[in-house]
Amino acid sequence: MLHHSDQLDLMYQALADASRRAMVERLALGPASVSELAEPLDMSLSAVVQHLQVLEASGLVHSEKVGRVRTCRIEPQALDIAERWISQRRAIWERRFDRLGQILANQANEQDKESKS
Amino acid sequence: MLHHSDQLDLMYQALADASRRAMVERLALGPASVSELAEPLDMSLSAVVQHLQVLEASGLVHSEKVGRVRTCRIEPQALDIAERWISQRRAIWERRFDRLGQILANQANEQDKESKS
DNA sequence: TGAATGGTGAAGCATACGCTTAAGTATCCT
DNA sequence: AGGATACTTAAGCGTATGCTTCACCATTCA
Repeated sequence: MLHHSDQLDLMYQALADASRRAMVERLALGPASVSELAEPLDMSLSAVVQHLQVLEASGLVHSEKVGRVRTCRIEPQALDIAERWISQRRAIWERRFDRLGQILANQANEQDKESKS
Repeated sequence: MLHHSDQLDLMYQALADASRRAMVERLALGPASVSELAEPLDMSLSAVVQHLQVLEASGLVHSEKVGRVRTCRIEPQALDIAERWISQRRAIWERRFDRLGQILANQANEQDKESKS
């Protein structure tokens, strides 16, 4: 079984490469074969297959071979997991920031009262 | 100057490590010193500093030294950039999915008409 | 002043990554 | 059958990553 943290490792690692992101961008437009994915990339087909393996291991992409062509498609729920971690951190940070704002506002209020007394 | 794509490389690379994510999670709660960041992590202080450098290079974290303690804090706008790439891919994928739904609905409609003629 | 604290910098090392080339397999087409 | 297409697999290679240890500073405090 895969730990949630390992899952994130694989996913962010997969996204940390411009070629792989290009492949995901292409697949966001619709399914594609391996050679179609390779076409815009300046590297051997072998290298593309290796990138594809990284994407598949991360769960971001799934592929299936029929006849001699392998068709790849994105797994959009996997993107959710990657996105969720980020948005949760941001939410925590913003909540903290709001609290901080309140504290500062209260302090200003207190000082205001004091100056009037 | 830093290309947008390199920026994403650095950011996702930075997030692709559980220790570094732990550091970001800690910093989401508020600023911390290097040793505070190191405390829950099972590695040398030196290693933590190296992780910190990766986080700083990515723009996710900023730090500043006063006296002999370095205080670190997250840079929440940097998280936005990472999040945006993902949500944009998802948006494109979903738009495509909607179109596909329409096409299938239209086809079903056509077939329906034919079967009645 | 001298010890403790908090961090810095460099070197070294094992493993992982991103790529290449080269040789092979399975499928499709004529 | 024979050739073209679409991968697949394995080996190799240079560089990057994630640590460690050890030798340093600076600051702070007794």
